[in-house]
Amino acid sequence: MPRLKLRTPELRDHVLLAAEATLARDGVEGFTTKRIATDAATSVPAIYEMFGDKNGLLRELFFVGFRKLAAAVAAVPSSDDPRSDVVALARAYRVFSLAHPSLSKLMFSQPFASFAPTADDLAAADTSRRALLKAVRRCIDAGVVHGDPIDVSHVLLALVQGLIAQETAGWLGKGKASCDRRWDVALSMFFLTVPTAER
Amino acid sequence: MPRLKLRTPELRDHVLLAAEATLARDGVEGFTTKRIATDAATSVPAIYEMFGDKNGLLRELFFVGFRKLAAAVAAVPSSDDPRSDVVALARAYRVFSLAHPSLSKLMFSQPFASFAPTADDLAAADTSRRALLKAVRRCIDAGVVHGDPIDVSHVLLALVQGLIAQETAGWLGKGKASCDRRWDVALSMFFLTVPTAER
DNA sequence: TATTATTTCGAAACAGCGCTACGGAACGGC
DNA sequence: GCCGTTCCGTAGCGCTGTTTCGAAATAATA
Repeated sequence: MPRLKLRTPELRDHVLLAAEATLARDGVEGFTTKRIATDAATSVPAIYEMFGDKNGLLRELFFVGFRKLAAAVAAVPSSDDPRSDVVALARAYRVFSLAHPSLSKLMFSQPFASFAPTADDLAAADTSRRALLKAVRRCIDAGVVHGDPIDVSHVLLALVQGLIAQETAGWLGKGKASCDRRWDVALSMFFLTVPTAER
Repeated sequence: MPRLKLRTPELRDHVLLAAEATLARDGVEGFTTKRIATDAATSVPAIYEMFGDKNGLLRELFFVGFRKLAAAVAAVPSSDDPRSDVVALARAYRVFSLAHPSLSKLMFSQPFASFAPTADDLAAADTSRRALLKAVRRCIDAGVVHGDPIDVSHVLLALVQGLIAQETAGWLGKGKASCDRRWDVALSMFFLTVPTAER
């Protein structure tokens, strides 16, 4: 009897894509519900029906980001050298953050005052974190790194996150060369050997 | 002839203190000009006359934070062991960030969409960064760390910043013990020796 | 075909934000 | 008393996120 629904799961997906594009184009500041509704050729209340509130939309984008990151991490081949595997994984994180700066900021910094991921939300990061943990564990088994695998993974993640935050903010260095070099220095610190130029 | 001015430098300082308190009490989300004006027993336009706009106020708080950090860093005694000096400096950063979480977020993350410190603003961080650089240089001279001092300092700062971001977000560990351990693991990675329990 | 019942949709309104224009308050000199 | 100058804060603007509510749209009925 009623008119046919427009606010379908398909529209939801479409809005999510539009929101991602809006965030990438206009950044954190330009991420407004009205603009997203316009970009997605829908209305503001539609967004609120499908996502609850703005944080709900941000939370979905948070998940989208981690799914993309997980895909990028999964595409990293695992070799017989655990050291270079860790380096390759960190590089995947870095490439992702440079390709999706606003998204990675949403994931790793907390640029929206109203949105802080809950402990459950953080489980979304598990897939990529597990890959890191696995590589770290192999490094420890190989004697290239010492310590508790989980502790070391946390530290590696903090290091990567710190480098990403600095680089996306433009504080890591003036040129790409400086940034490259500092990433290499950072990663080489993970291994109990004198740094050698990666790549 | 005119009435006597209320919007004096003294009021400015008072507002700055009130703003710091408001930020510490209500966090990034509750940091509104109206609330600060109320807390400081003044009016909103007074804030705009004295600070230009909200970002001007945030910029001053940014400087306040770095002055506090510089004082904390300056209070760290320098010993004859450059390794323990780096550890002590990092610990000073951590203590500061735990004592002033919102302030350190303002300094190291960019929680306000509208405020991003310029390159000139970042010079405020130089005092504490130089202390780090000095200690790193002594580590390199002592052969405890290898690499270019500036590069290594950048990496150390990224590591510290990453750990701070994770810890203040509650992602570094569940208890204080886990966080302590991970800070120690992180710092021990700076030195080409097997980690030993700090403290 | 006209009516009705039911459901969905989006313009418009709400409070609260950053920011500012402007009318009146407060003073020293006459 | 008045005037002229300066300063102050109320009240308003345009913008957010969020919600309400009347209009629009459809299918069954008569």
